Amino acid sequence: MAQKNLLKYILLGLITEKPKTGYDLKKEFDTEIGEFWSVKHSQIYLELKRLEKEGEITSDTGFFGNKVEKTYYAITALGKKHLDEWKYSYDTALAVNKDEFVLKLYFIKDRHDERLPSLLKEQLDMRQEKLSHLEGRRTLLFSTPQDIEKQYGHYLILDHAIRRESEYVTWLKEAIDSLKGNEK
Amino acid sequence: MAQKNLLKYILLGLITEKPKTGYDLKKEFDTEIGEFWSVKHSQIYLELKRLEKEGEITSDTGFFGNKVEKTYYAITALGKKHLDEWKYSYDTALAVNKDEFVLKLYFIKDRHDERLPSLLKEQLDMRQEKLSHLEGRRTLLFSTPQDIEKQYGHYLILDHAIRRESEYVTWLKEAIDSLKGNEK
DNA sequence: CCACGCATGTAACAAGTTACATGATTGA
DNA sequence: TCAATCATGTAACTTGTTACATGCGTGG
Repeated sequence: MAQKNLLKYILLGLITEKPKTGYDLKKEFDTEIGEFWSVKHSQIYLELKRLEKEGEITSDTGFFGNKVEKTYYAITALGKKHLDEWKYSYDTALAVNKDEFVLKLYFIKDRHDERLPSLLKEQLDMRQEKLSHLEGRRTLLFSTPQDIEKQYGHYLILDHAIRRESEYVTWLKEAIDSLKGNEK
Repeated sequence: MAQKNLLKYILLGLITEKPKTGYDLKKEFDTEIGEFWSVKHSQIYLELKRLEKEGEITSDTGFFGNKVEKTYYAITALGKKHLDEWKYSYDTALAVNKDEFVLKLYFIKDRHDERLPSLLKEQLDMRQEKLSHLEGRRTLLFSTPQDIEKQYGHYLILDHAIRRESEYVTWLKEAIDSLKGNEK
């Protein structure tokens, strides 16, 4: 996805709350946001330098009570403006949901392929594990209506991730069932 | 997604059935396969040249009864071997489902944001349209059990795409409903 | 003292997009 | 005749991955 540079807006969005280091930002991709975007730390540090050069963020390097030098990045007025423009922009087209597993299935034309059940089963295990993990997070983070109220966007995307994985699990289970007794 | 080069396997998979031109391959991304991978024609032609150089495919250029010169690509034994290895390989990790719309929501912290309903509504319209289109294709392509039997992998991924979009639609509808009467 | 996590970066490369470019055919 | 579709490609660029690199702090 060249050109659109969503990482820019994600980083701006994440430091809006409070200034953060590259490492802080990297860690954010380990939880909810990681369900909908991924990036390597090398790319984050590169992008932060660029954003600073372009005046979207400012940096503050020093030893903040610690022994280790850190660089905190904060959003500027320009950065806020661009973030807002993105947040409220309308998409005209739906992006593609790339999925390697589904593509593999597409090329297994034969319903009676003996390796098909184990491929489905392995994917099911991974998806179920992920689903459990996400449900655990919802319980942890959103146990009261006030929690939901305070972080509504966050709640919505976690809820969406859970539904998405539930759908995946249901689909796989039905596919596995539909093969039972059909093993040629 | 550098390095993994899924396009290679998709192209190999698509020409396994019969030899195809770059243009034929490009068109395949307009239907089901486009739900799970996208690519520009420039990339396809580049990849085809590379695959030929690496002995995965062979090419045949000429005027096949037409006035226009075309190049047909066919898979080699080596290509078949690599395609098979990929088809039956197990994934160890789940790839990230990148989704710009969901990320936007994440950064709209305020449930009472007046621009939130229209953003949700616009997305809902697009997703509903897509869902209708996919359901139309299922009706068209898989009206009988024999159709499903003949192209089982194809059926599975179309079914999955439909369920995925249904989930998206349900999620958006519920989110919109949950905002009703809450407009601060 | 050693492994692991914290913290930051560079370099080489691969993958994918955008724009440019050309020319033929087909149907309205 | 004019637009759309067929058909193929190159060049410049951006995004993202992989690998390499360094050094400190903390807990077992």
